[in-house]
Amino acid sequence: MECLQANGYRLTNPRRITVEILANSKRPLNASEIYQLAKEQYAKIGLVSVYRTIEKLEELNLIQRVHKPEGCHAYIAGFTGHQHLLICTKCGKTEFFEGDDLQQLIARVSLESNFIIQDHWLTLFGICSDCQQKQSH
Amino acid sequence: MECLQANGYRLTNPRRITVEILANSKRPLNASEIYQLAKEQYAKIGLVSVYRTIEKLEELNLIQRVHKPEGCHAYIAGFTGHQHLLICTKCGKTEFFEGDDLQQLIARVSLESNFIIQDHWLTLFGICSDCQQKQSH
DNA sequence: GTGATTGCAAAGCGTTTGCACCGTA
DNA sequence: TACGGTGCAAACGCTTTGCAATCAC
Repeated sequence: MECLQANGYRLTNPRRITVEILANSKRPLNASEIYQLAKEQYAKIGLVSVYRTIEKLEELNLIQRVHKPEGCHAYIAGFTGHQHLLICTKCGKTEFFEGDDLQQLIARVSLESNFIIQDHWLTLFGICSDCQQKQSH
Repeated sequence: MECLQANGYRLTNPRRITVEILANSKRPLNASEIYQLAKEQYAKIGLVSVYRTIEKLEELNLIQRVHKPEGCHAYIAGFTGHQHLLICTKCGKTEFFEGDDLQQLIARVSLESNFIIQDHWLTLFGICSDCQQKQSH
C-alpha cells in the first residue's frame, strides 16, 4: 500500500500513519477518528494532513467513502471496483462482497424505465457474527 | 401530502411551500435549493424553516435522503419502504423501482459472511431517456 | 388567546485555504 | 538544495440553536 504512495507522492510520517490506520481498520473511519488514533503514534500530526491524505488516497482509489443512514463521512480501505458493501449496524465492521447476481434485475429495470444503467451501489446492513454472539449473552 | 402534515403539525406557508417544491421535483433537492425556489413564491421564508420542515418530513418518512458520489444532502419525496433508487447522472432525475430479485443474493452473502442481513440499499445510476435523446443531437 | 412556528442573528461544526517552516528525495 | 508536505490559524459553508415576534388553531 505504501508502494502505491510512491506514485509520485513523498512518504512522510503523517501519510504513513494515516494509511496504516485505514488499512488496519475493519470499520469505516472519518477524518477526526483517524486523527485521534494517529495522535497516539505521532503526537504532532495535524488534522489537516489527515484530510489531505484522505483526498489523495481517494483519488488513487485506495479508499472509498462509505454511505450510511447516520452519515457518509467515513472511509474504508480497499477497492473492488464495485460498491458492494456489507456493514454491521452494531459495530460498524464492513466487508466487501462480490457477485453479478444483479444483472437480471438491472436488465429488467433498464427495460421498464428506459434508462441506460451504467453503475450501481449495493449496501447490505446487518449484524456480524461477533455481535450476534454478544447479543445472546 | 398536506393531510399528513395534519399529523399534529400546523399548516403554515413555509411548510406548505417546502412540501410542494419537494413533491413536484423529479430530482433530489438540498435545503439551499429548496430555499431558493421557495423564495420565488414566498419572499420572506427563512432557510431555517426549510431545514426544520425537512427534518419533520424525514421523521414522517415522507421524504428520504439521496446518497450520490457527489454528496448526500439532497432529499426526494416519496417513500416506498425500500431504498431502491434509479438516478440519472446527467439531470439528476430520480425514480423508485420495485423488485425482490435480491433475495437470492442476500441469502448467499448471508451464508458466506455469517451476517444476519436486515436491510439493503440499492441505487442504480444511468442516463434517463430524455438525456439520451439530448445526447444524440 | 396561547402555544406552536417563524425569521433573524449568532453559535457550532466539519472542512478547506493561506502561509511560513520543515523534511524528503 | 529544492520543492513537496506540514501544522497552525483563519476562513468558509452548511446546519443548528436562542430568542423575541408572529400566526395558526
